[in-house]
Amino acid sequence: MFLEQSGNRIGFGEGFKSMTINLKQLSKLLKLSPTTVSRALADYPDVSAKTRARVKQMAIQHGYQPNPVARRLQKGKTETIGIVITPEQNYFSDTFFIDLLSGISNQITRAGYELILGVASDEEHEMQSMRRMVEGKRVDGMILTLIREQDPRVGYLLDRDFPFVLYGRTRETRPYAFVDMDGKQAFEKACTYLAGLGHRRIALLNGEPGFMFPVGCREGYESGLFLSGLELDPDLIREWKHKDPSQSSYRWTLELFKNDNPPTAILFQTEAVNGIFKALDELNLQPGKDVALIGYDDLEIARIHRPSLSVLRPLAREAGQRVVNILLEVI
Amino acid sequence: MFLEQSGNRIGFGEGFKSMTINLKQLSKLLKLSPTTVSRALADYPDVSAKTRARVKQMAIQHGYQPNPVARRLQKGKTETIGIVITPEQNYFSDTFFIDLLSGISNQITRAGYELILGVASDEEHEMQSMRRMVEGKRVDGMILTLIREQDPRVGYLLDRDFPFVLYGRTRETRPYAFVDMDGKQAFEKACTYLAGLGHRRIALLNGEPGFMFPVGCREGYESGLFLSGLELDPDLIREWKHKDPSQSSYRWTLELFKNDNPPTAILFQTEAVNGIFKALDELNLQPGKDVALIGYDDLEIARIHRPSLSVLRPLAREAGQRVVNILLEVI
DNA sequence: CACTTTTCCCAAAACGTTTTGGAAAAAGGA
DNA sequence: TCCTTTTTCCAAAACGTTTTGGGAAAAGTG
Repeated sequence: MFLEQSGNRIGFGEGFKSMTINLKQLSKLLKLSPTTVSRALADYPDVSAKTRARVKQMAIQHGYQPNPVARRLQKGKTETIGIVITPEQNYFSDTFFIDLLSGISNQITRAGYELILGVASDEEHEMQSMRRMVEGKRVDGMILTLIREQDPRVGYLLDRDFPFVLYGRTRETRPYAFVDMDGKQAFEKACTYLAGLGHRRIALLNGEPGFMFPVGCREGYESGLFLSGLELDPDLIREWKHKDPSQSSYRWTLELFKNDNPPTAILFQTEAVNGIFKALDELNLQPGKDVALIGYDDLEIARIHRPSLSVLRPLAREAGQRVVNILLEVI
Repeated sequence: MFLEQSGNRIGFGEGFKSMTINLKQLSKLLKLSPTTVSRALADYPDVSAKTRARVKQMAIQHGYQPNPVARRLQKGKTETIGIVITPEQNYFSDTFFIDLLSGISNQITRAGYELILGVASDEEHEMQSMRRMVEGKRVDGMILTLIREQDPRVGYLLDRDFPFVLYGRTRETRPYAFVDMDGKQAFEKACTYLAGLGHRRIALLNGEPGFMFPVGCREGYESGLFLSGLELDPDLIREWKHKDPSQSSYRWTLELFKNDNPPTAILFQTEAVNGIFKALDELNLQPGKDVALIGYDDLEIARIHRPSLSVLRPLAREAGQRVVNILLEVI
């Protein structure tokens, strides 16, 4: 199954050791005290412009970089941020999450911080991994994603006054920092847009509540209907299951069209896309023609195979950056 | 687009400060020296069983955990491993990569290490992110994925004798540590299996060389043909482009069936699955019936929508664990 | 010139561990 | 009893920074 090799490494003995320079060594080279060198590099005003220049030049020349571990110890900060992800969800089924992660990572690097990652297979390990980071003093702050409506992680962090930011929202009365996609606005917009095209039967294939996002989507949907003077028909709202979005959305789509007065348009989130298309295919309905479709998320699949699908693209990278900015602000 | 809140946090003033205990404080509590406490916790033989027990009990009671930053400084190790991933590739288009990451993360945690993550948008940033980790003394070792046939990262790390492991392989004469999927064995097996079913025209829709994996796949394919007494027909081998696997595999599949003597089976990797199915659909060929299909990788999509597809499932999590074990060995 | 202020530098302490090199106390052996 | 060995502990140094609290020299000021 695997090929592997642990690589018989050839030692270089000594002589290759100190590729890397020390503050003390650098200061000796400059005939200055470590203090002055440190302060010169940090642009303190109490070191003359001349020596500051000399120090910086020498630092560059020798490729000096302060040892982050030592700095962290002295500063009492880890300069590190933690995130725990879980494969359980199809977070990785499209490019959205990796883009979010990309935005987070880049912004963190820009701030001179580090991002440490945990992968947890279920809720319990999720909590466990987070506690290790928090209680083990391994991070200055946490980023939480895939927030549930009732989420013990948030209470845990609030209780010990530990800095964190949510990507998403939860039910919690105390104030906390978050960034969230405005699902309400997006679905409201999509809904009025469809109504503007003349659609009168607009269905919503929503995620189950339990996460907050679908709640907003539904609000937007209802508000969109209202703004367009359409009535809400409960028969046009269905919820796919988190356990198996494809299957459940497939079945619900079939169901929707058993209706005497079937929908002419469907609003949904990413996860349902495959199920919907499969169902429409079976029903011999042409997406984009017989039924208008608007999905939420940046689907790679959509771009290639589903030209008939409109997508609302969240700005994943930007969201990631905002998450980090807010967290740093909190810290 | 976004909703956000930076969370007006309520300060607790003082009094909430020291949730966390120190080695010195703990030793004071025990009326022992920090030395002894440290050694007791580390199970040194020169501390009596009785005091060791006493120390451990008190440590647990007060939830003492040694500050990792201080430990790292003293030990001269970061206890941290770095990985740089890139969204450019469809690494995240199925569950494989997240499973790999999961295996890596868990094994790293088990070893008491940390995993720090970089996300790079292209090769240049990939290198840059890695250099930051290596030259900034932020990690003890690197894990590299998505290895190219010519990969500057490997030379870079070998040159400075820095510990690393590849998930994949590259062209490099010096020895290095790696874990790789045995594409050769998999494709050989798949090929002889198909031949055993009576197939005589077996096509290979391979990745372009440039990465090592397709090279092994091709070897396995050729060897499988040979073992089954079949002749190699260059017309049955096509390569999809990394830039756009779906499109290129779609076109090549159509091409394959323009052949006077079209294939009755196709071997391929994950990335080509959508293109192939689209093409077969257009040609009105039924997958699994008119054409046998064997793909390599653990496709979520395959499980749900493509019952007609056989898949060779790599053990992603286990691979991740092996990667870490080997790296730790190297370190 | 005598005084104050500003400029420029540095020694020492601190961050929280682990490791080194003993030393005191207890136990064993004659 | 006296000497040796073993057991059990600890003070001090070290890891590489940054911060604190000056202090000496240079520059202003009267």
